[in-house]
Amino acid sequence: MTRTERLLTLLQVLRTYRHPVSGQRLAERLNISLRTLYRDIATLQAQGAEIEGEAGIGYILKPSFFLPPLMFSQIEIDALLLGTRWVSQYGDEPLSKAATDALSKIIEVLPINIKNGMNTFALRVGPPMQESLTKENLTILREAIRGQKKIHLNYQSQEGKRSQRIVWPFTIGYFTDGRILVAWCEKQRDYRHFNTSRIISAEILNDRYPRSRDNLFREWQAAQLSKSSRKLARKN
Amino acid sequence: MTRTERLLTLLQVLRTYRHPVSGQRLAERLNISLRTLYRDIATLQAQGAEIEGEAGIGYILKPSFFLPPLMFSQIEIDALLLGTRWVSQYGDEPLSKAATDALSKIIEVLPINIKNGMNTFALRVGPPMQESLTKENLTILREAIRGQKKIHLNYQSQEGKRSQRIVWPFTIGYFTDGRILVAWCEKQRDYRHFNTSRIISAEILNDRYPRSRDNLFREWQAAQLSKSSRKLARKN
DNA sequence: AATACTACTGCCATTTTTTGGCAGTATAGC
DNA sequence: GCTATACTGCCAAAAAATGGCAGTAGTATT
Repeated sequence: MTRTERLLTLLQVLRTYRHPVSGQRLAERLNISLRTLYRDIATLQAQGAEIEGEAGIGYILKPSFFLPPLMFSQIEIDALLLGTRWVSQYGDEPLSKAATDALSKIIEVLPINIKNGMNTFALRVGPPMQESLTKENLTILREAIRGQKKIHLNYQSQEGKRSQRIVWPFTIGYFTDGRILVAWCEKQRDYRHFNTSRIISAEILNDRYPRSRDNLFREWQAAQLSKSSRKLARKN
Repeated sequence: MTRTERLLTLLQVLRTYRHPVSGQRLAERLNISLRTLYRDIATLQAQGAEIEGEAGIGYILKPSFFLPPLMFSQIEIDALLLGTRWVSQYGDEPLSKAATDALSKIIEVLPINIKNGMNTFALRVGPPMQESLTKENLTILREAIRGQKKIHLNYQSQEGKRSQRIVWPFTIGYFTDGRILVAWCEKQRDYRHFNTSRIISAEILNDRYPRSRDNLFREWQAAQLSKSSRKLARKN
């Protein structure tokens, strides 16, 4: 294994630990000496990896991702850039900022002749959409989804009726003119879509919901599909 | 310079050549022996770089991009993925395919715990938009833009009037419900927007247009800005 | 057909980089 | 104070990378 390859492996290994892990253990898993491991860690940190090491504790990696070298064709780069620009225009604030950051990271390393191929753009039409919540709220939803936590939702329906419920959020849908939170509703015992602009408040509960997010997502998707096929059947 | 660094440099150098370049020259530019250069080329090819070497000719790199290792935070990855999904839904066919390809390249290398954070999606609302042209046509436009070539445009206006003109294309705008080609029109001596669904045919001419694409882009952008500020002024 | 130029490979001695071990310092938690 | 751990400097040993050379083969030019 080349040193370069091993460095990427080290990150992968680090990522599998949720709690601090000692350099000794890491060195054993990689079949290298402790001395070499310390050197490797230093190299990764120099390259921008957010590895935290504390004497007496061990190492822990901040949740971030080290994208290994990848080949993209010109048009694939175009697609990545256009997509990221779209998110920076239409995403909620924290996501939009993240898109801008990612974009500048990529553009920074683009050679000039590829940069010249950047011939697409996504423009916002009309005013930015309004969130009823403070700008942090979609972040709350994202956090809940990531941690598979239940949330207590205070919601106002399209007809203006207010309701309180506990739901299991698992995905957010982005559209040009709005965003929806998709979740399993404990009250209705079914999947429900919530327009994020009508969410009055959301509070993360300590309870993890009992099913996996992926699982819910797939079941919901399947249900959507069968719904639209029933619609088609009625039409014919 | 580490070997790893040098490999990236080699790609950068290769990219600066439009015509085949001999290994000898490359070796000189990198201050390495010819023997080592051959080894480096082999390594890059093994990693997926599309470098073509022919005896008696030299090396030429297919227009593609080698993204060096980059750190992204969780939310930045979310933004990249959501954007790419959006393009795969709303882009024209070749671009959409490129987005899908780029997406799978990225997902392939994502570690499981980051993959789990993929909690966003972009859904198409309504049927895919229609291109009047064959699916290759946006590719033609992209090619022309990339090469800064004039094109002969056969266009039908919103009111149904047909026209023929020579334009200097420099960017394509993507919207949820349509795409526009932005170009300088030789006939009108001004910038014009063309809805791609009403382009009847487009033909790349051999003439390069005399100004740089970036230049046109910036001038057009500035004009757009002053236009919208005039609009605002009239409103007030 | 001859020539020049080039890609590409195998071999091997030399050079450079990487590695592992050891000794030592510093800090956190108990 | 004790233990576990991060982290550094030094150096010899091991491994990887390098450069030179000789040779094969393909392409373009004359």
